[in-house]
Amino acid sequence: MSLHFVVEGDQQVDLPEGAKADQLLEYAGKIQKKVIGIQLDGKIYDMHTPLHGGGEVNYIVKDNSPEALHLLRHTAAHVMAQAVMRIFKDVEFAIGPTIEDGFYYDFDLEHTLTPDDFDAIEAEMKNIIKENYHLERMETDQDGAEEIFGQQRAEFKRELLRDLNDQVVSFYSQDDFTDMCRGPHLPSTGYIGAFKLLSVAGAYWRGNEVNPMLQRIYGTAFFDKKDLKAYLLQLEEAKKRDHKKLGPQLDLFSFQPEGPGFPFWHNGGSVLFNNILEYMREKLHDRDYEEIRTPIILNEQLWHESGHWEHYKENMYFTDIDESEFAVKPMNCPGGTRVYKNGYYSYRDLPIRMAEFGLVHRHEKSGVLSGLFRVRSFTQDDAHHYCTPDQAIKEVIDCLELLKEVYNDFGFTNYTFELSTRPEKSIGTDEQWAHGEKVLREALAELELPYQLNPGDGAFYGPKIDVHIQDAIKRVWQCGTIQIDFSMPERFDLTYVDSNSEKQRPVMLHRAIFGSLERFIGIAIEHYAGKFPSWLAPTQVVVIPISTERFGDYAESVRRDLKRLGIRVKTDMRNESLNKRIRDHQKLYTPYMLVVGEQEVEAGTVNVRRRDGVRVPEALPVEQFCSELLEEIADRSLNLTIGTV
RNA sequence: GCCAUCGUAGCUCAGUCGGUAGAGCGCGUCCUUGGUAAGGACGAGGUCACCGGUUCAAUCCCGGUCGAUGGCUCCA
Repeated sequence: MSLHFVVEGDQQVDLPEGAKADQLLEYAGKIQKKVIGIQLDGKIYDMHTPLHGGGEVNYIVKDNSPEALHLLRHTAAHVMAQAVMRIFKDVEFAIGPTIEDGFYYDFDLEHTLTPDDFDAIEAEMKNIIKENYHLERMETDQDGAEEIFGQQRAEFKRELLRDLNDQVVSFYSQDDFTDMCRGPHLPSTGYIGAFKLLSVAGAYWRGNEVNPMLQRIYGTAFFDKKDLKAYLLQLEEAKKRDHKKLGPQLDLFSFQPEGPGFPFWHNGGSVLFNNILEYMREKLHDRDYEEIRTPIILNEQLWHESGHWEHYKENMYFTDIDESEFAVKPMNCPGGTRVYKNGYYSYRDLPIRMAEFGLVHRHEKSGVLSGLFRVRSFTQDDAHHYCTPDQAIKEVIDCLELLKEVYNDFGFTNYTFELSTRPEKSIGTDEQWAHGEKVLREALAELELPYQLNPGDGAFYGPKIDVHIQDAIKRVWQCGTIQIDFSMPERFDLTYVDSNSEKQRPVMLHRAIFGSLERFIGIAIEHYAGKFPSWLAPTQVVVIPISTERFGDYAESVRRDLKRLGIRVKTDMRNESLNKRIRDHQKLYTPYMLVVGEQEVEAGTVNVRRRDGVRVPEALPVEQFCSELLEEIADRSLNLTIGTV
């Protein structure tokens, strides 16, 4: 039997069964030397793997395609493992896959690895690359694999082997290093052009905390040195945007030892927080929401009723009041339903959209805390829609539209939707779930929003849509969520009366757009790299007199004028040179600096310098500057507009 | 919670192979009043995270606690 291939769309090639991709090399023409593997009907094969079916063939060449980098980094992981083996003899290997931007390998090793070991490991890796070992692939079965393991310590590999059942087991070797591995790999180690080890970390075997902890080394690799350099530079850039750094630097917030995971908002951060709240309240007003506020501490009984005590106790804080037990709320919904239950509703009253900026507390394990991204107390921009089953689609559509609008207003123009359906462990009837999933699906279809399906990933109480936004440096964050809840209306016996005066269950929709205000602000800090649009900037304007002695009074009067109009403005009267004061405010990313000297005092103008270095050529009358800035702020413009032609 | 690393002035970091510490920035005072990214001089600031152990002597060595960072697990 022979295999038939269509190479790069035109060449027809026949090869015997079990042929390898390297036999297709001669048809590659001038890229032949760059070929490191093939895609056969979209699946990646290296040069070492016997092929058992024909199909469409495309060459994978040494470039930065995901397929090429996958081959490269997988082999880089093996090279690293071999280097570790050469240096520390008593090592046992677990797994070493590629990841988004690189690779890792997990080891069980007596010696505790630290970054200080990297030099030695990298040096050994360089040797292995230079020695340019060919990779050999060997296929066998369970017994054959056992034979290869022989007397080696290979408990992890043996465990993986058992899960392979009767499939073919493959091993890859280079020099004296052999690893049970599915592949694919580079033709030889010499193809690795540039690599770097990045960090060490503990990692549970198979990601399960009951399993032993292994030592993991993360690294990355490229074909070309300059690509590695660019990547490392990008890491540096991301570091500069780190909100954990920028936050204290720009005096936005801090964490104190007395409150691990509980953010302290300084004035600057409060300005961000309050502006975002104000913005959101406008949106809520436009869309006919009501706003409620419910207590932070409520009787524990409520949490038994809601099911949180049963499912979420580990993450809750408890306290006593007058010998009764109370809990600090980890979610707003149970409290919110009290407000609903306090009324009596007819179908004519629905839908009811109840928003709440609720401060919730959740006990998070100490090791997971991370700046504003993961905290123990945060404010959800929560809302609950109570509606009839027929109204549900419209409500979901409305939420989706609002989500899009809000993200766009902040400059997050790339977002993706995920639809999660019924998990195995769940409550509610089949009809409820079918209806719920249909509602979400149809709402997405109505707005022509593409989405990814996550079967079985819904909450136990209902299906949901999750929304991910992409920031300025292409990182993705989960923020928004729209969930249908079959649990609460039942548990709390929520009702409305229909046109026949009969009691009915409302559909309850649960939605958040920012998710957590704290986290969203963290994301925004990194997205803007601290350079907030003027409507958000803690200080919008700073007035700098050229000479504090001669023009300080004028600067102060300009400040008062702006302040009266609601502009967040400061003067810099420090006894420092003009250059020095400009530099300092530049570093604080203050949107506008107004430099005033003799000419400005005489003409009643201000000389405008923007933080992006643009200098408005003509000094502007104070009133003109104010009206232009107020317009920019009112528009919530993402860009600085004054001085832009 | 687990693994690893770290904790020295408000900030960024040196340093001490055990004899109680230093720089730059910032801050204060003075000189300088400067036209668009660091003018100059002087000065004040630290129980070297906290608790315990070893030692004649601990910021340094050892143990513990707390906090931070990078991961794992979990999650907004």
